[in-house]
Amino acid sequence: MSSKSVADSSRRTRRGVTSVDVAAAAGVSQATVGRVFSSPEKVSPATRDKVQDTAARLGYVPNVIARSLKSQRTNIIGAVVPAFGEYWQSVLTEFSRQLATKDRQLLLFSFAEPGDVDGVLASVAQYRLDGLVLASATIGQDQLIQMRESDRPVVAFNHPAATGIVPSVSVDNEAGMARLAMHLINTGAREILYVGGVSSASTDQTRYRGASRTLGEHGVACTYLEAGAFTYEAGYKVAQNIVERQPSPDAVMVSSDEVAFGVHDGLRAAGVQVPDDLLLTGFDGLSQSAWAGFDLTTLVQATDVLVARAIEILLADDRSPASDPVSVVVPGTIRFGKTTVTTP
Amino acid sequence: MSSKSVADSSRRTRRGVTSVDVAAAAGVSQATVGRVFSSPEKVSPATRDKVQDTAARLGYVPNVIARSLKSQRTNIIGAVVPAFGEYWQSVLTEFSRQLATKDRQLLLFSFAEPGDVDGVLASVAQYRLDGLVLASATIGQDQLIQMRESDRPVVAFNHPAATGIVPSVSVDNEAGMARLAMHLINTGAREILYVGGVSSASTDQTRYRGASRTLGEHGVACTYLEAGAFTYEAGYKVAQNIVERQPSPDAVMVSSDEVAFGVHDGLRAAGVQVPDDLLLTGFDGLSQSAWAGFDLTTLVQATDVLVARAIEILLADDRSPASDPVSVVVPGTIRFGKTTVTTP
DNA sequence: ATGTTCAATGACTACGTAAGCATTGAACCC
DNA sequence: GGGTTCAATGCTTACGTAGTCATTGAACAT
Repeated sequence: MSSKSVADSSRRTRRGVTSVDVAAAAGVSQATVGRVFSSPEKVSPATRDKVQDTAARLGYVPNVIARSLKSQRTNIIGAVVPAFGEYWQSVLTEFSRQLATKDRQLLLFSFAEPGDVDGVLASVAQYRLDGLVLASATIGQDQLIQMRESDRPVVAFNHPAATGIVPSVSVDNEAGMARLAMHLINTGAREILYVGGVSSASTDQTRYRGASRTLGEHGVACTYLEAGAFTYEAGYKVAQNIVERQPSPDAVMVSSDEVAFGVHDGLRAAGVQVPDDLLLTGFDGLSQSAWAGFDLTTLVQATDVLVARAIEILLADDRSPASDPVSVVVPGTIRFGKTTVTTP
Repeated sequence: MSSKSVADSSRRTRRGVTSVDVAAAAGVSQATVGRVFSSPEKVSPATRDKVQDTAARLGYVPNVIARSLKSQRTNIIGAVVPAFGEYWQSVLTEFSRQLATKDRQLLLFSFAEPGDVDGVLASVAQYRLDGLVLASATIGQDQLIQMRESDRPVVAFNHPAATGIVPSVSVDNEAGMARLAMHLINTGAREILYVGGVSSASTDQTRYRGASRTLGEHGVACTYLEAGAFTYEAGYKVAQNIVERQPSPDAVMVSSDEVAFGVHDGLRAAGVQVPDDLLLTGFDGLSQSAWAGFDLTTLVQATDVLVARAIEILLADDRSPASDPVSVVVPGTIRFGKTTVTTP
């Protein structure tokens, strides 16, 4: 009358072989099975082998959910990232790649509209993540402050306005744009236009400050023009505006590569030659900026370094709320392309 | 002698307010607190308000980990995706965006080398995910079979070789490439070269078949050339090879847009004019393919539709192992750019 | 031989929630 | 008015693991 052991084991295989099952089959306690998988050095080689064999035979896989509940650690890092944009996609990819080498996974929380961030953060809170990356330059001060209160490690990625509120990692936006500005001045540009993406983004503000301050110090004015989005299309459209401008500018500095690509193509469509009629610079150093079609002069962010530093901060787990939040600033590198000239 | 309630509550706020804490503070049972958050209609409005107020005051946030352990559902979908490539980044973004609207999150498992897939899948198994997307055309048959045995919903995304083994969603790779081939024939191309990315990718094989079959039916030969990777650089490099080829081709069909971009720029660098000297087609319909600099003739995948269908399959939860796995094929659309001509 | 030490293992419980079942009490029916 | 019904709520347990503590027994020292 007893159910066939074969049927039973197949049912077991079908869903949820637990450490208890393995323990029973191997003739040891559940605790020992657990040890084999979490701290094998505490188990004698003989038992270890026996348990591992049994586990493999039954198809046992440790349940991370249960482990997380018990240990209060998930081994998962969350990332709050805008749903669009080449730059964020590349950052995300880099995070995922680097975390994988540290046996951490990346849980994605993307949002399409800045207004969605509140909802996303509420959702984030439910997961007891080991850390959280805030990768958006439009997250508000109040939301950052709220995040600081959380007991989980947080790091703001390339969000200058977050400095001092939560730990942050950024490229040196201001200095980078300042150096691009110097480059333009050195090559003789005197009428310079700045094209921003979204003026509320803190990166946009900081980069513009880098440009306008440096240009101002050299007596060059720098008008700010907002594309309205960090997209190719926005850049393409704003190019028309640039062409019609009087006095016509010598150079256009763009807040981001993706927008700069659009400006580049939009200018060409309008018959403006880069760099003959107009110099053009970008920012970010996206892989496409090096493509022959653009070969854009831009500030290259060492994304891998930025990401590595961000991960360090998250995993350091320095739960020392007393000290000021760390703020890492990584310098960028100018890559000189053919959208500017090197000899004045 | 009792500890100050203030101190106690602050400690509570610091880490881990549970439904039990809320229950005690609100003077109800833990079960009622749980109901307020999972099935509020089962609780009287008065109690509901009381509990919600108390929860807000204490800063209670339901613990998804515990919920998952109990309910056996995580609300998380896993995605196994190559770490590199514009195409996969865009697919990933689309998944994340669509899942967010369904209150699901995306857990990323990226891998850099095809050989890493085994390790990744082992890691995946530990999470009791509600579903898994296999988004890579290089996952092997044995691994797919292994996944089929899993009790969790799985869907292969754009991996033709997975058809019949696990549920899958693909663009119509073969028909799409066939139509591009017809387009080239119609415009008079007679010496056609096919540039693949990685020949072991099942999309690569299927697309090549679409091209070679159609061309063959019209008496046109189609040599296969492997770029070696699905990257811009690989395409750029292979362009040199194309240029030196004898007899020199009229047209080049490329397996993917990203490689096509490289071929495009590589050809231009070598002094070959597209489309005057040579016609060029891509595949995927990446957003960059529409950029003015390329304006590539390509097959546009309706990524949003593909992703939507994949999510449907995952969430349908048709645990009917008897029937054959579904296989959805979504047609693509040719976008005619300036890398080919429309009048023969 | 007896005590000491320590590696190996087992028993037990907590992690935070949800679902099943039991209980209460008010509204309702004849 | 006593029985029936049902909404509202409480009690209890299970989810699968890991850490704490207790127990065992072998190796070793005295």
